[in-house]
Amino acid sequence: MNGSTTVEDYVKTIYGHTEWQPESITPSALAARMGLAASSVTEMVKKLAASGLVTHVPYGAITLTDQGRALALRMVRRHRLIETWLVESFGYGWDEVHDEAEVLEHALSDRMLDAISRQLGQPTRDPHGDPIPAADGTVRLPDAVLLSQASDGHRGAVVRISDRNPELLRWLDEHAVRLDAPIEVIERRPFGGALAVLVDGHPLDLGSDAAAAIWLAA
Amino acid sequence: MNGSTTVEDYVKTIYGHTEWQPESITPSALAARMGLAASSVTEMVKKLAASGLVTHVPYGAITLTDQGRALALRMVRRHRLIETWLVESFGYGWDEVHDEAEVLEHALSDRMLDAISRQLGQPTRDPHGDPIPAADGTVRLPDAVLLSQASDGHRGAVVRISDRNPELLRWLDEHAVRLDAPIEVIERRPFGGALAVLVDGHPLDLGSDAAAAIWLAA
DNA sequence: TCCCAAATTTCGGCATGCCGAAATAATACG
DNA sequence: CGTATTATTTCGGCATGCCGAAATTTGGGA
Ligand SMILES: [Mn+2]
Ligand SMILES: [Mn+2]
Ligand SMILES: [Mn+2]
Ligand SMILES: [Mn+2]
Repeated sequence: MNGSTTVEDYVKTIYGHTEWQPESITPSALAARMGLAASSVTEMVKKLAASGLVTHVPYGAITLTDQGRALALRMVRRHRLIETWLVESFGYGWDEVHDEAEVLEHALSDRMLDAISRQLGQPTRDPHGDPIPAADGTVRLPDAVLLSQASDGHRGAVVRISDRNPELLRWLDEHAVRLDAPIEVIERRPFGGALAVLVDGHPLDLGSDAAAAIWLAA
Repeated sequence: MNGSTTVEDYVKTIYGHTEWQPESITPSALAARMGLAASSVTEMVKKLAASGLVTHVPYGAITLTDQGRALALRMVRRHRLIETWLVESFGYGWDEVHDEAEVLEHALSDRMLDAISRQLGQPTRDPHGDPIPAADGTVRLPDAVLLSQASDGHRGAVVRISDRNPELLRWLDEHAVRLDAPIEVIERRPFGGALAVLVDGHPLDLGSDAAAAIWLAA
């Protein structure tokens, strides 16, 4: 049926692609994100479609059905709650939680998840600012601008930082770029150069990778 | 190599068979314990032997090697620590922890396990009285007598109760048969009849299944 | 000692997921 | 518009684990 660890990771990855800029994902992009061969993705997508979790016309993009989206949100909730838990209750750094959550999201029972959520006071965002879907599957994305696309002079608190690159997370943390830190865009250097910003009033130069990982309040 | 979830459960089950009455396990007994066909066990045992976790001569019994025993103890430690954690930190009943632990034992990282053990004060026995092996693989089994084999007049505290049957655990709990409760054997009724005991001074009749699940301090 | 029942192993098969190579479809561009 | 590149799918294969049926081994009783 549905619900294997593998299926859970597929729908979660598909959802993740559309969360911040909604456009359905292609098989090759999905394969790249999951670190799998394209042929593996083709086959699994066929099964996901057969069990009603995605729609997919051959050679076309992949889109979650309502059912698929519901499963994805369930997994995203699990993942982010667990990340939060690891930071709050086990002293993990925000750069250390992802891999552990990737495993535990498939293993904890609903009962434990509920207990954890309660113990943490029903948090609504994870250590990286990602919104934690409610148990009923509702999510509210903060109004956010990607720092790399913010205009000069834009001011706003950091509302989200991509958790994709742990090294970047460590570097940002060392330079006081954390959730809720106020940032002002000073100057955008041309030709893909650094972005000059003020973090909490202190000047900092951010490379394009860093700037593409940070969202500011709109 | 070694270390898949499946392999972990096999060595744990083999170890479990020998913990309280050391005699190596036969393929059919192992199959029965694991709920698998005998043919499946034959094949897996061959792989376990090939990777040095058990010794096995064809048509003979199965014995853990030192390496297999080390892995088993690692898993048993995980299982029992997790059961303890579920009771202490998540309000589970002692009859509710086994299945959840059976999954989590394969999923939690060593780092989390260490943190949990520290949070619980490095416990040395689980909710059923089973000893929790230390991180270095040492275990100390309490001196215990199976209640069904204790002689009339024997007195001793409950040091262990088998966690195999959750219904039995609930029944025992309702009748105040808990860890450390003092028990005195009054009378052994003949022909496999009930065993009359005093629990904390109160009379109670135990059937043979119950009596075979309870260990008293020797 | 011989034979039989029970235990064990072997064998072919199935399910899940993955891969690389080959085939095919879509698209881009000259 | 035709072709060349790129994306996608198909196909055969592999690894892990499981099963039932058939074959084999063992140990006990006659
Ligand atoms: Mn995962
Ligand atoms: Mn996160
Ligand atoms: Mn248990
Ligand atoms: Mn298990």
